[in-house]
This record gives sequence, structure tokens and C-alpha cells, in this order.
Amino acid sequence: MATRGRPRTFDPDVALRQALDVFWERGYEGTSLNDLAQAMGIKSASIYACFGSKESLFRQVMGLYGATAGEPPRRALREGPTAREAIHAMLQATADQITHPEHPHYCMLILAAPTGATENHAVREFLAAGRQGQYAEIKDRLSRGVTDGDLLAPPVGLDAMARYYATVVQGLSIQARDGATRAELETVITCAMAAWQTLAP
Amino acid sequence: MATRGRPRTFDPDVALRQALDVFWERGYEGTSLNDLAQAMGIKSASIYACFGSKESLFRQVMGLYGATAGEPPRRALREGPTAREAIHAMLQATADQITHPEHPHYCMLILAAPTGATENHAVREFLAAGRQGQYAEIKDRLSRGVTDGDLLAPPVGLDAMARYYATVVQGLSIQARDGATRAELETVITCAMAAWQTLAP
DNA sequence: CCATTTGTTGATCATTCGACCAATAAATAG
DNA sequence: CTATTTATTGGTCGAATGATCAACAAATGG
Repeated sequence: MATRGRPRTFDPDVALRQALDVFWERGYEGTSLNDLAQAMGIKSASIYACFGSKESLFRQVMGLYGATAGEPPRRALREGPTAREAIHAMLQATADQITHPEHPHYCMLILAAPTGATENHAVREFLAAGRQGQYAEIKDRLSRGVTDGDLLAPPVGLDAMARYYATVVQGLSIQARDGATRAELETVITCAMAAWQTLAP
Repeated sequence: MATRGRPRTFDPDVALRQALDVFWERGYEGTSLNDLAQAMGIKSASIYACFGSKESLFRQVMGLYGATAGEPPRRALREGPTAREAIHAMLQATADQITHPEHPHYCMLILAAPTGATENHAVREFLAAGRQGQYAEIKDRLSRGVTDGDLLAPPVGLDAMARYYATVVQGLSIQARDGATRAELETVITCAMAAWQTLAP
């Protein structure tokens, strides 16, 4: 029972990667269907047939983005032996990603659509939900550190500490967008981690 | 020798403030000339006659923005008695501004156009230059602290420290955009300032 | 009053936007 | 084979985009 009907002339996975490149380059609103169709090598009608709409395509693109570029920082957070080392490695993995020579120098989750036209409100909220997820993962990792005994519950609270490191991650994205080098981001990370011994002595 | 010709029926200063409101609400690309004309109470032809173009209007809007919303953090940085107090007050003034109940909860310099269509490259670079100015002001204030004797030159370097606090400012803007309260931003600031005693003991 | 200067109005420019047809092409099922 | 299903093509939809233009309105200078 092979597929009925005329087979696709393009590979949706490849097309999705090509769409990712364009959205990454120009953000959500800065990318037109023409841009996408050209980069994907198909007509806009095929985009609609395969991916639904511009917004639906973007959501699928963000899924791919999270599974690829987004994975190293997440893994670092997961696999660091202590909360402190996990956060430190997560920041460094983030810096690696957003200064990678083959990609635009910023995190799409953070800067692909922070503001924009009223009609794209849903896209902004979709990305905001992803950022909320980032924060939650950081907080969970800190909690695990307390459970594991490698982190003393900080006086300022785990919420505050998690939000602080989420803030640093987000700030790094602007820094990279503005041309900061990997080495410069490393010095920022050094400063950010310097807070640790004061917060959780 | 009063002004020749038909006088304007609108006050450019008022119109600029109204344009600021719209750009602030929707970012640069998310704002159309129709949006602007409606909010300013004039036709688009009058916008072109008085302000030049959409981009030129936006640059003038950012001038007004910097002189108003941007001033409190700058003043805090300038007037703080020590480098540490100045940075702390600057962060708090920033948090005040980006959670102000009457304005959108983010800093325009940071989020009005971080990404976008190719043709708006100049606008993005204009804002990036403004952010570079932020960083330079922070670094200058730290240098003054060393000169004044209230700050020991930190091992990590003044550049690193300045970039770190610029990163925090920029991260705070995303936090506010995502709905963080003033109190939550305060906890982030507490964490960010906790790095100080480690960096400059 | 008349010429000049400037601003506003309403219309419109070509282009692009996201979206979606109808017509055609290419596969499988029976 | 024919009928059915699915994909692609080329075209086009109405609306919106940033930007202007000619026509009209309101001021000053002489």
C-alpha cells in the first residue's frame, strides 16, 4: 500500500530546513512567502499544500530548530553533574550556538518575533511560550541540584535564580546579534557565573 | 518675518509622540504608514512632508524615546555616587521603565527591530549603534569608578564587566516583554548585582 | 489685490503581501 | 484500460504596502 496519487517532487524535511534558513536570516515578519518559495525551490501553492500556512510552517520550523540548534544547551543543562556546572555549560553551549559561523548570530526563540503587527500576535505568544519553557527547564535543573545536595537553597529563591540565568541567556542573544565574539560572550558568562558563590554559598 | 505659506494644522512634537506610541506598540516593521497616519491624525502625505519617510520618522521617534524613556537609566548611571551604586540604580531605573503601566513592557532600542526584512537593514544598524552607545556609557561609568577609587580594576576586565551589565539590561527587556513583574525583575537585579563582590572584591 | 510660499487633501502609483484557485501531471487501485 | 487520488503549475484574488502627485487651501510679502 504505497502512497496513492502523484508523489512529491521535493523532500519536506529538506524544504523545512531551507525554510529554517530563511526565517532565521530575516525573522518571522521579515520573511515573505516569495522568499520562502524561492529558497525552498517550490511554488507558494506547494507550501500551502504541504505545510498549511506561513504561520504553520513557522511553527514546524521552530520544532526543527528546537530539536537541532536548541538541543545542545538543553543537553548541557540536563547532563551537567551539578546544578552549577549544568548552568555554566548551558550558557557556554548557548554562546557556541549563537556565534556558530554557519548560522545567523542569534537565537530564533528569542529574537525571531519579539514585536510586530497586531495580526501576528499568535506567533509572538507561541515563541513566548517557548521561552517560558526555557525558564522552566532552568528552574527544574536548579531544583534537582537542591535534591541532589549540590546546591543549597539560595536565600533569594530558586525562581529568582532561574529567572536570572534565563535573563542572561536572552541578553547573550542580543550581544551576539550585535557582533560580539565567542570570546566576548565567554567573559560575560564568567561574570554571570561569578554571582553563584554569593547567591548559593 | 513670521513663517511664510500655510501654517501646519498639527503640532509636530505632538505628532511625534503619537508616532512613538504606535512604533512602541508594534515595532518598526509591524507599523504601517496607515497605522501612523491614523494615530497622528494626519494623512500620509503630511507625514512625508514633515518627517521625510517612514525610516526618517522612526529615527526622530527614537530621538524622542532616548530623551524621555531612555533618560532615567542614563541619569542613574551618571549620578550614582559609586560605580556599584550607579550600575544598580541604572538596572532599577531600567526595570521601572520597562514595567511602566502606561507603556509597552520593553525597551524599543533593544526590541523594536532586532531582525527583519533585508531592505530594513539600515534601521537595524541604527538601533545596534544605539545599543553600542549603551555599552559605552556603562563602560565609561566603570572607568570613572576606577578613577574615583571606588572600584578596584576587576581581574576579568572593565570591558567584560560592562558587557555583562549591558547583557543583563538587554535580557531584562525580554523578561518584561514576556510579562515579568517589576518585583520579579528586582530579584533578577539582585542576582546580577551579587556578581559584583566576586568580580570586584 | 496679487504673486508667492507652504500645507492639506484625496487619489493613485507600482509593488508586494498572504492565500488560493482551476488546470494539468503523475502516481495507484481495481 | 479507467477511475481515483494527490501534487505541481501558472495565474490571480483582494488587500495592504511605502511613496507621490496634482489640486486646492491658507498664510505672508510687496
